[in-house]
Amino acid sequence: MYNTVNQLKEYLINYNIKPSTIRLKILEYLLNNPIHPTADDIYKSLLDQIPTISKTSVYNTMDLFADKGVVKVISLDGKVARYDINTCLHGHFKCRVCERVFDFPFSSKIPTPKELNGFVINEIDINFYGVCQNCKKIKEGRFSHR
Amino acid sequence: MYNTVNQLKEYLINYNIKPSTIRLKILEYLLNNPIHPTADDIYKSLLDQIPTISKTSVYNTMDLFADKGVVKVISLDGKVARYDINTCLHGHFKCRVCERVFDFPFSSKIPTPKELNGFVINEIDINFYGVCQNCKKIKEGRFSHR
DNA sequence: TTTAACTTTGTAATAATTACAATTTTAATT
DNA sequence: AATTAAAATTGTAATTATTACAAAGTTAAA
Repeated sequence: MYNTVNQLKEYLINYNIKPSTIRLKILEYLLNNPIHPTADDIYKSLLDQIPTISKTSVYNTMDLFADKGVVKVISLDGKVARYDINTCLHGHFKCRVCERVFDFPFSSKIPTPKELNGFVINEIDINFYGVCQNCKKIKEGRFSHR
Repeated sequence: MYNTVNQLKEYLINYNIKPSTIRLKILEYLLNNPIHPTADDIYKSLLDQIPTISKTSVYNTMDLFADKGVVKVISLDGKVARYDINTCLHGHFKCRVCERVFDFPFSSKIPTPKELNGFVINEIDINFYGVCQNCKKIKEGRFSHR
């Protein structure tokens, strides 16, 4: 847990971002809630602590964070943008039942397909969709007593 | 090229879809323009031939096509939905300069990460982002004379 | 303590998509 | 061919995420 303000400040400074109240609060939220939140999730969660916060500020901050590399923007199913504080290469699994997003690692030595020879690859997104273990169990349970 | 109406009709019937004028025209467009078009692309392209076509009809048709498996819905960069008539497993590369989308194959024997043991995987999206060969060349040319 | 730069906010605009009712078309049945 | 029910198509309005932008507030340096 990153609880001290100084730790959070340093985190931002390392990314060349001036620490402001909102930025620190959003960063704290992201670090303590690595659930790939949407802008709306972040906005709603901070409303208690910062009653004057606006959604535009959340978007501004997230754009800045994305530009500076603090977060990676992910989009699953083409829906709302989600923000991932874990910017290392990893895959995402989205459960189509509970809508939760899970991380999983994958070998970073993906061979470049020869079809992309001469292309510059800046970013790789690997997204799986299906039913998570938990929802699968619940579903099975629902019908097992027939 | 799938030009005969009968070929197109059969194509839809194989997917359990009643062939209507719009559906045939959209299918024809998709088959002859495998450029991962958006709903708007489709709409604009058919306006000449079917001046009464509505965007809602395009969305309806594409939803039906997606449900029945005629197309796969892809979304790159979390932007507009695009429709891919090639439903076999393959990856997408989106050029951040010209915005074009390229296909590439990848080994279908992706090992399931152990983190997803017990999960049901229904769908896999592999998306790369960067600069395509063509745009790279253009960019290099622009500065090479300095 | 003034000033300039930056941050935050609020409102309005945009764009993709969906909801839904009304109309049109199609196909089956008399 | 006329009737009718089902299906397809259309148009309009609503919704939602996001962006644009100007106004207000804050911060930090001079």
